[in-house]
Amino acid sequence: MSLRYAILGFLSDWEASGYDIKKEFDDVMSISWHSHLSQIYPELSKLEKEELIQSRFVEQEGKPDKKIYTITETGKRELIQWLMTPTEPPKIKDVFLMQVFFSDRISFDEVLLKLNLYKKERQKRLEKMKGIIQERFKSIKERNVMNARIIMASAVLKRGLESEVQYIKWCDDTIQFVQSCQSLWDKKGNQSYEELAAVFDEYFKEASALVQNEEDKA
Amino acid sequence: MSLRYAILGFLSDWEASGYDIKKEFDDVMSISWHSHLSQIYPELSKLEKEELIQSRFVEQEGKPDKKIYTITETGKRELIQWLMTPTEPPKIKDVFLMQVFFSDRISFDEVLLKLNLYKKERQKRLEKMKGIIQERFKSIKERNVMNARIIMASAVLKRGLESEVQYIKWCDDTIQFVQSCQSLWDKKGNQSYEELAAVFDEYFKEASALVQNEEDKA
DNA sequence: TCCGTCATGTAACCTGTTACATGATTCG
DNA sequence: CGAATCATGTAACAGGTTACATGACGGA
Repeated sequence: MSLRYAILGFLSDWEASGYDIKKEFDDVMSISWHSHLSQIYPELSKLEKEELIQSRFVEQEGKPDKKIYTITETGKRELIQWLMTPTEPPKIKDVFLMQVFFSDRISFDEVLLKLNLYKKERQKRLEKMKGIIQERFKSIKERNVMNARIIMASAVLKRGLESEVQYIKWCDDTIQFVQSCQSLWDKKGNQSYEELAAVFDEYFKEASALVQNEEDKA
Repeated sequence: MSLRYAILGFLSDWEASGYDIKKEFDDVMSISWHSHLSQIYPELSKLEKEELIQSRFVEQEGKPDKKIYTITETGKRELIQWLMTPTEPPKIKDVFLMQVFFSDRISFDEVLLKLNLYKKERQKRLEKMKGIIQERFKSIKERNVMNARIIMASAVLKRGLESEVQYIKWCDDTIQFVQSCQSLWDKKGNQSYEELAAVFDEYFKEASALVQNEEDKA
């Protein structure tokens, strides 16, 4: 149900082909949404049938012809309607976190390897994101324009940037934490809580402070 | 493909019925995974057919009978195999962020309302999460046990806690940011970048510092 | 010559959600 | 007396991924 609004939202600002929309999904929009061409094309047809968008063919030289879509007044109304309906936070599905959850079943070295590898993947994505953001900012400064869309897009970009940085920080902290708990993998079976209480407290220190800050404000 | 491993992972530590698994998905596991009963039951049947798990009926008094599942050796091997395969960060799908992205189409007041409402939803979830974590910790301290599973589950819980707190903080910062940019909704159309450069820099100050820290370490 | 980009689509498959169906017990 | 909890499932539908199909152009 959200893909249609991603398309309508995008077309509320620029006219575009399915291929163009896909590129945007892989670029700036990638922080909030993505989709495959095989899903975008049928959705565009559906939206046109419902008269929320219109299309026209554009012939090109040296390139295949393209089908350019524009949003209709009905489409704009539908988009605004949706923008004003509240959203609930999405239920989490994080495969990596799930693997971490069950990582008592694999060796100590394997766990550390896993955390380090994933951290690298996140760093790669952070780099890509930084590239996207820098390009955007450069273009804004060069054209010296500012409008509400740029503001809101920037807010989304900031969120994307932060969440990558913070996930990486969690990886670092957790690598440290696991390293302090090696004994639990060596001698299989249980130890007492007290033996590791200090390590535990250290790991949760920052999180507790964050929660406390949150409570002080309220 | 991940649901099966969520089930295997859970059964690698405790035997349980489909109903029990669902409860865990709604509780501690909710930070990394969730599922509906209508998906869990067929998956359990499939896993049993593949001989990764086994079942037995348990009659209960005053309650319906239940079907208790236990993991097999083949199941354990399959789980470990999966735990050792690397995961890529999931592609983002955040409906709320998408709505924020297109919020130049709705009024200034509507945007602020939206951000505040969503912040409240996130706060609700944070409260629920804090409840889960506190209960867990109480039980750990009381039983005075510590093992690798507890360590890894704690790492996941920490991640869940942090990401909620940080999302809430982003809401706060963004509410402030948008408030400083009201003029962009009042006089429709474009302004120059320079007029709002200071506001922009302020909003991104912290994020830039985070990125810088990240780079200093590397 | 082969790969990447531009450009549009269909088909099969897998995953996930909502609705339906049943039925006992316990708590407010 | 009705709602929530315990307990297990099926069916229909919606959403998303992978594979397949076609074809021109430009650069390595």
